[in-house]
Amino acid sequence: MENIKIINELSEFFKVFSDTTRLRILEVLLQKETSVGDISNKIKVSASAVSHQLSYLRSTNLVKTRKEGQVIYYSIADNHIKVIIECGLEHIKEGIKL
Amino acid sequence: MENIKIINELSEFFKVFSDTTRLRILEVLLQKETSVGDISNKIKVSASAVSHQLSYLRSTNLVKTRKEGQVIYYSIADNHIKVIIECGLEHIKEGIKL
DNA sequence: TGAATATATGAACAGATATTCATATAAGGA
DNA sequence: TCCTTATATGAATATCTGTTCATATATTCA
Repeated sequence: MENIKIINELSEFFKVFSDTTRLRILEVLLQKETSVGDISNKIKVSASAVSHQLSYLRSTNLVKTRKEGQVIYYSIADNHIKVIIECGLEHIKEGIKL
Repeated sequence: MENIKIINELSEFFKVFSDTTRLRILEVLLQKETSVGDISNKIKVSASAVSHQLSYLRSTNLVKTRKEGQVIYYSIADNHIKVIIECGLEHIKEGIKL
C-alpha cells in the first residue's frame, strides 16, 4: 500500500506544528525574516534550542536562509504554512464547546 | 500574554494529526462511522491501542460516539478535520521539491 | 593573528508519548 | 446465572522528542 507513505508524510508534516517553540518561531518568521539571535531573544528560548529547531524546519523545507556576514536570516519558504496555521486557529476559535 | 494560550492550543490541535495511528483512524471515520473493533481490524492495530487513541480523540472533541448494544460506533465530530487533512495533503503533493 | 560574535552540532538527559498487558466493565445469548 | 464479546482503563515499558551543555565552525574587527 502506497497509502502508508502518504500517512507517514502527513504525520511528519503536522508534527512540525505540534510544538510550541516551532510555532512561535514560525509566527516570528511570518512577520519578517529574522536572524537566529533575534528569534532567540523574541521568544525567550536559547539560541542553541532555536538553532536545533530551525535546522529541523529547514530539513522539512519550511524555512530558507540567507547569509549576511556572520548573521543568518531565516524566512518562510512555503506559503502553506500560513494557511495551515490559520486553519488551526479557526478551529480553536470555534472550539469553545470544550 | 494571552498569546501563549493560543499557541498551546494550536500545538495541541496539530499534535492530534501528528501520529499515524490517529490519522489512520480518522481516515477510516471520514468514510463512515465505525466500531472500535472494525477500526482495529481495518488498520491492523490492537483494539486496546485503538481504544486509547479514540479516548484521546474524544477528549479533544474530534470524534463522537453512538452506542448500540455492546458496540460503540465512533464518528467524526468536527468538520475541520477534513479541511485540515486536505490542507496537509495538498502541501505534500506539491512538496516534491524534497 | 587573536578575540569576539553568531550559528551549528553531537551527546546526554529529562520528559512526553504510544503500545502492550492485565484487568475491569458492560451487554447479549445460552 | 454463566460465558462470550466489545470496549475501557491503569500500569509498565520502550521509544521518541526537546532542551541543555560543551564544543566546533565561520566571520568580523582590532
